[in-house]
Amino acid sequence: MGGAAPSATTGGFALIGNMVSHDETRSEDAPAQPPVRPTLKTIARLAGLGVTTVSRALHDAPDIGEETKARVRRLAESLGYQPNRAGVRLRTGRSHVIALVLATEAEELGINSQLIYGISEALSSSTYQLVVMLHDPSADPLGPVRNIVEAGAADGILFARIEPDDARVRFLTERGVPFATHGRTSMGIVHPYFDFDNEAYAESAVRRLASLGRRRLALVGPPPHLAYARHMATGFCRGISALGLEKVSVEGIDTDSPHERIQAEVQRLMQRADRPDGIVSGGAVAALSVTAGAEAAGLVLGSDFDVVVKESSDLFRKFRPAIETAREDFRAAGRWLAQAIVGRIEGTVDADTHFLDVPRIEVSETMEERMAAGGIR
Amino acid sequence: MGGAAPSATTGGFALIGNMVSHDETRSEDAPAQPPVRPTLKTIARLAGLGVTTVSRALHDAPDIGEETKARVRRLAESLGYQPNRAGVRLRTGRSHVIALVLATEAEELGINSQLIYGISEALSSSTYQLVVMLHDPSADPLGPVRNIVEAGAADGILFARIEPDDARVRFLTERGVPFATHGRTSMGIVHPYFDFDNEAYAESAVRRLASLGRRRLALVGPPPHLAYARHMATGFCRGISALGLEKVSVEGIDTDSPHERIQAEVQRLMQRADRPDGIVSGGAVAALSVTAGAEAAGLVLGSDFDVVVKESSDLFRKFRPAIETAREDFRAAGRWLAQAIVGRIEGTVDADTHFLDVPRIEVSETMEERMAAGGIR
DNA sequence: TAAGGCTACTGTAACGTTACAGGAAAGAAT
DNA sequence: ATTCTTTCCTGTAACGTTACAGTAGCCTTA
Repeated sequence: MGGAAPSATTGGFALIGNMVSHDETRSEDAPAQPPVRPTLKTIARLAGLGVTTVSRALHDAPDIGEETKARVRRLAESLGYQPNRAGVRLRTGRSHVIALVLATEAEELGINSQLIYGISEALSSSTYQLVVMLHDPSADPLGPVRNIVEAGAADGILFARIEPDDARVRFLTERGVPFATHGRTSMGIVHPYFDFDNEAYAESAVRRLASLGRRRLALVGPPPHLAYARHMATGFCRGISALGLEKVSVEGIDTDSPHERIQAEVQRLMQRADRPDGIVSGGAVAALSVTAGAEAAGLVLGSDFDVVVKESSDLFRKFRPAIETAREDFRAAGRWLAQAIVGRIEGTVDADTHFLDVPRIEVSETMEERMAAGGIR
Repeated sequence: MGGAAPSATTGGFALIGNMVSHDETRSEDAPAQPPVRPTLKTIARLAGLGVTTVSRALHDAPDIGEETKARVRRLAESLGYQPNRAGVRLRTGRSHVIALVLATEAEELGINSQLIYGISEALSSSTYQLVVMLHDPSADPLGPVRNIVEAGAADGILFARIEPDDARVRFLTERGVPFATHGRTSMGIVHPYFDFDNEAYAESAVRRLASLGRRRLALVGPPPHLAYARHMATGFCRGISALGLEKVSVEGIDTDSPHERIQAEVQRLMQRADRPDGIVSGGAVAALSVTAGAEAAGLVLGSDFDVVVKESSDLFRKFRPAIETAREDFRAAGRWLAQAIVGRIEGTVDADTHFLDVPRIEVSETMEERMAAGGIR
């Protein structure tokens, strides 16, 4: 592990001295009595049965008597028996682990927490555990995915930030390892995925801006190497042509660009004669930078221009109600993905399961008021 | 697993039909050739050595010849040998798992992602894996912590949202299970922790507001059951009395309260004759609600009142530069905690290791400009 | 009465690893 | 020539689980 580690004595940071003089706070009665965990053997001994019988009883096998099963179950319950994961894993080769591989790149305001909450929530009633790993996509494109497969570290893998032609999807399909993704490729490989319909989002965002009287629109989309960048661009262009609007191109920035870059580019754009009067943003953080840029150009949100954004928290409602939002629920996505991957592992879900989340632009209160008060500008 | 699961055929959601007609995209050549993972036995056979020797060679045991070690290592390397976690775990009783227990409560803008990134980052070069579990604190206060211990699911446990008298800290100390926390109790039990100095934060926030000419201050602190609520209150009061300022009490809300509640309470407060002119917020999301409430009362940020906030992202710099911030780095906290818990497990770090993160209020550009332009109002 | 077929249970082996108790070979000391 | 040391390696057993091949006892069926 790199970086400064807590040292054995006081640590390399600005550490504070001992607060208590004793080494252990309470250690007078028992030095260490690790309460031995019950195993199948424990139960077998107590029930006067063979270990195999106990195992099969707990698995509700058909060749064990009903009364015996009940007795074994009661005993296991009262002892607080929990199967030893290592034993099961060693014997069956199944780890009961789901790996979530996260990119280390700039993150959109806690979407990964939400994803993790959803996955954990769905897994909490199962025997599966969630392990989280970091992936630096600038290094090996396969990254931890290859490692997980080669080390047999998980029964199934989840990941996001899918590319149109994704090396991980190809690799895992070849290896026959169960996986599910947030986002979809354009490779034609069948696998479970959850995706937000970014094409529909962008198109309805355009329609929304048009209904506000906006005619010249720009898109700040996701990084172009990601699959959903295309979807969003497609929807955006479709909306533009369907409504006969004008498209203003934005160059060199995406929703992952640093604040300063986005702000500067938008400011430059907004100072042009043919400046856009409506902007569709692919992400919440970028929308802030966009707004800051437009305001730096002397324009007023809701009067000189409008912004529609896709967000996962309800942050904008709190402080920028004039920005219209489409909500993407990452917690629900996490739940779905967890169930899909477990289903794939256990063979109860088809490979072609997928879910396309339909976006709905939420009209903000302020906007409602605006329209009630004065109609569309 | 509760909730709607992806069904075996097409799923219970708004699913879309098959995109590809074939069952598997490529399965013409080999039906399934799971490339058998090498074990110690594989290496032993190839090297003409005993399994024990290979194991000891890879562990760099002193009683193995240097040349043999080198040979074994080369062989292991070339085969891509990775020790089987289940075998190791079964034999040694060590899971090489660190559990992170997260509360399901309202989260401050992705701090848990940052924590997870930090932990994963630090663990990525070790043999430890991070598993994440959810904890509903309204249910069993011990929650998954007890489960982890009873199931032997992890070698060490990390958690946050510490209470002054924390049942989990007591339980784990009694059981002798290694753990480390983000936040500290007031129980006098010695254990590793990382904490942000919220007392110092609140005091310097007060000083900052005073230097802006603010005289009547209010605190919107964390939920009172959490340990750091006391720290923050202490620092706040200390600052107030040291500078001879006035304290305006805020009733019934904390940083976890819903937006509407905070906004309404702050609005009410700001309409009183003895309204505060400076507010210290314990969290970024709450600060938005606070500002919204004050603005709803017709007041102007930076002119009628100022806000100082503790945040973990640099969100405020992007859209509310007039709000002063102290940065709390959760990713660094995660790194520290990971190293501390591994150190505890392996016995290389003392139980009293801890780190108190010193807060620094970052003076925003706008504020600098404000002061350069007109001095303190 | 014997053969066949159930029902309900059991022992053995193996998954991959490491602790432990050895032990052979070679050199050093007596 | 014998004993002791040191060096380097090995076999066995065990962790907890489950697949598999059995088996004892009993009840049918011919």
